[in-house]
Amino acid sequence: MTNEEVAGRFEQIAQLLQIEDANVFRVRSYERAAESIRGLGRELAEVRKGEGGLQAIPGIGEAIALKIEELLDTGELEYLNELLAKYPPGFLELLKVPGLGPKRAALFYHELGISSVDDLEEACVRGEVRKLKGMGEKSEQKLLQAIGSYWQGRERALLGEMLPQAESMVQFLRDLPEVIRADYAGSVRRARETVGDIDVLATSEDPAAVCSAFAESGILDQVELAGDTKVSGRLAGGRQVDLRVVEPASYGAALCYFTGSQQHNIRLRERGQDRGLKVNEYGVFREAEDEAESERVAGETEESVYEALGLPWIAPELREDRGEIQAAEAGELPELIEADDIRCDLHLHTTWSDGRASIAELGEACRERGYSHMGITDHSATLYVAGGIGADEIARQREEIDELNAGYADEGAGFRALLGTEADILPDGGVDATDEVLALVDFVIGAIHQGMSPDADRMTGRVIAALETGVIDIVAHPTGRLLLERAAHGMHVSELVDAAAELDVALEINAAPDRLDLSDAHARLAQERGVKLAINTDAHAPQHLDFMRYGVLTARRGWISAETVINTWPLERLEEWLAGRR
DNA sequence: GCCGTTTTCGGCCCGACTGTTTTCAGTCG
Repeated sequence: MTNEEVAGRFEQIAQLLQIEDANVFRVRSYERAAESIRGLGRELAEVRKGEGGLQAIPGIGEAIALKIEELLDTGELEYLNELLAKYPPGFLELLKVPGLGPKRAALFYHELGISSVDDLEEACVRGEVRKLKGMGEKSEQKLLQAIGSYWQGRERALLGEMLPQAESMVQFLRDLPEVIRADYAGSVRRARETVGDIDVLATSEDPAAVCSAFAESGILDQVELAGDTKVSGRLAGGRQVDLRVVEPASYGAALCYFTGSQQHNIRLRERGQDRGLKVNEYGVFREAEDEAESERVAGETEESVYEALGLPWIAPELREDRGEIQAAEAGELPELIEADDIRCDLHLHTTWSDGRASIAELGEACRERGYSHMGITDHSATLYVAGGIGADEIARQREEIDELNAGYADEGAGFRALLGTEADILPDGGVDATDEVLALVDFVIGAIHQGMSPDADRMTGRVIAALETGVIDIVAHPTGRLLLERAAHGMHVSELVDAAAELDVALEINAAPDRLDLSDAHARLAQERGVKLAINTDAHAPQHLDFMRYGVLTARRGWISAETVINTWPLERLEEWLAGRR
């Protein structure tokens, strides 16, 4: 059972407990445990065997540890089964309707026998819902609208789709004369791999003017609420957007608050409490006996908020309650990699296989992005569906690249192309690269495209066998996941990481927005164990080079520093490392 | 259910909005 699956079970328990009106702190414990497991990086089975066992994980105590063990051993959890048995299958689906929470879901079930979104829609249309206590005609209409957005689509969207939209909203706001500052917040700012909605924040002396300009801009397909300090609505496609405008003295506190994560905010507020300070979205306040005399000690900037709590500013990508506050307190926050640190992209496809641009065109595109080198890696021969190429064609590529490099040298471009190959890791653990090919290329990326299986033991063994041939320098998209589409194929990432550490192989953070593979948590584990990382876009066209930012953001979420990432090294150092591996 | 340089028991973040209320419950972030 994967960590993700275990986390999902605990989330279900949290939801069911809420429906049963259990103690809110008990609910929070399960939610926190789920988050903690998601951010773990290592498999639970491994942690269980390690020092301190499962209870070494923050937020996991005796009771939840026992439940994890039961899940790992049997694949089932009696406690959850009992909770689930009280409701019809699919009942929890109701909680995905925006604005509908556990209390009302329980009410609808007990009073009207509603057990699915379909049931609920029908009951609303028939006017049965308005008869319930605490409900009225208006809430019924609102529910119908909410069910509409539920049907409209997926719960979450890729960061790669949402970040550019958030940026253009912020640009629109910054261009307004009334706006002093504007930023996007929420999970977009924390750069989570998928996001549910977009939060935007601005500060102005005339908030109402900002709100009405935004509401009327046409950015939103549908405006649901347009007040003097808040606008919310939906993009075409149904994605929720919220704008809030606050006064300048509160801007930093509001940015912090709206950026989250919720768990991070809770930690900050607890920390404030310990110091006699109250933290909210308006600022940090010294608590006084008389409410009116409480004094604002911080709030204009995020830095001031953290400083008031005795902490340095913490990068948004780290704000997940994964130990960042303890690290900040100890002065041990990592120096995170930045976009400007990247000097090359080492996973690029051209028209030689399934890419849409020539080697020269990609070279131009890389130079435009300020890179000093690039690595061309077309698919290997056995991947015929993607136009894979063998030794003959790679030899011609070699000539093309040598010629290109001669040209770069002549014009003093300070740029060079390397030739690699994306060699398939075959079902038997072999690598699809002949000696002839190896003599032609500068480096090898190993990747699985065929024979994917959920069998983690087999898949892990296969990749490690491939690494032991000594041929592979970088492992591409190690788990094979496609976000919102396909789960990872089987892979014990922790074992792969250990093998990569021992054999000095780099693991890739594939920067394609639907991959981000390794994930943030896995990348963090790899760095902790001394493994080098590569951040590559896997570009099949020049504009895909811009995916690099998502790879860098994912790395930052994994606490990665520039030193760990081979794409930040000067070409000479990269070549030295590659030569050392031959 | 978790957690502890004041505690192994008694705490546990904070506020806004909405729709239904005569003072509040539910939901959200």
